Amino acid sequence: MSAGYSVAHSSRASTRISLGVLPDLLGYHLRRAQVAVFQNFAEVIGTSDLTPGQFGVLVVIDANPGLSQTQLGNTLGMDRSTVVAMIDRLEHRELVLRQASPFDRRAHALHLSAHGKAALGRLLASVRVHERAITRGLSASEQTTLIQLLARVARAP
Amino acid sequence: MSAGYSVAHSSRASTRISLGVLPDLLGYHLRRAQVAVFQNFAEVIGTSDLTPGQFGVLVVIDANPGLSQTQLGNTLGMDRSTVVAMIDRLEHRELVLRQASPFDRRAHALHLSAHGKAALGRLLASVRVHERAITRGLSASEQTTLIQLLARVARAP
DNA sequence: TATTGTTATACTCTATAACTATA
DNA sequence: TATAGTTATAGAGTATAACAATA
Repeated sequence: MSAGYSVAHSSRASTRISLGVLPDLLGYHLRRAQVAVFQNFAEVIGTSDLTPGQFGVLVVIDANPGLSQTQLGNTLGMDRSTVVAMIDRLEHRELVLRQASPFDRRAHALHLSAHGKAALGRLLASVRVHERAITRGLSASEQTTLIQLLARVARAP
Repeated sequence: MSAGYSVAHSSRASTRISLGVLPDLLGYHLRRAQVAVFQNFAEVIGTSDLTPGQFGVLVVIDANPGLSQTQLGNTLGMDRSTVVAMIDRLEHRELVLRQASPFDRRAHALHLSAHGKAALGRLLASVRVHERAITRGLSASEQTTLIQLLARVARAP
């Protein structure tokens, strides 16, 4: 695999560390970009305030008031049990309400609380700042290209 | 925010669910692509076998035998305590060895075991299959473009 | 029989703070 | 004083399996 020669002959920070095959792999760059974006999200939005995943849940509930947990999970690619934990947290923070579904007595109809709607309004402004930060350095057409290529990767499997 | 009309007037799977503003956000597409790539990795490599993050650790240790945990963390953007947990798992599975550093008695020199090297060899072959799967549908130049754009997003902050 | 939500359980990743042993 | 690794702790995200209520 490797040549077998240790490059770590010193603990100095200046020691060059090789990434091996990683820079050739799309998966690696995806993860690094994801980490950078997540960190910027936390800086702009406030790390303890909300995660990107929770923001996405609020957006989808706002756009589809009354949808069920199963519908939400299918839309965002989350398991049912994951949705339960997710909504539990947002309900404890009084951003989301579980109401009785008028169509199916097994299901919950999800809605944003007034507090949740106000929070989402503030979040959307912050998210726009966040998006500008992570795409600064990319032209408008490069942003479009990147999003389209990512969407094709997400659909691929 | 939303018009306030519920779209979930039925629990039928055919109900159209809106993603709201999400399709306009780079962060959203990044997350969806990441999830798809992670799932394909698990399918090709075997979900319980190794995660993409653990694979990356093996690659970097192989490329830099004897490096310290701190160097590893800096290279892959992980906290020191995260590295401890990561190496604990790989050490329990006898893929990675913690040896005494000849330069610093506080530090551990990380090496792959013989078993770890053999496992990495097999993994690299599977990862090539995985990469072909997630980039199928993209031309060679599109793959290059995507990686370069992601690298710029990762460096941006 | 199948589906919705739930609980119990478990694992990975992540990080902060405080500790120890070294430097 | 500062650094390397560790521990304790915590929380998010993820998932599987089994269950009750309902369809």
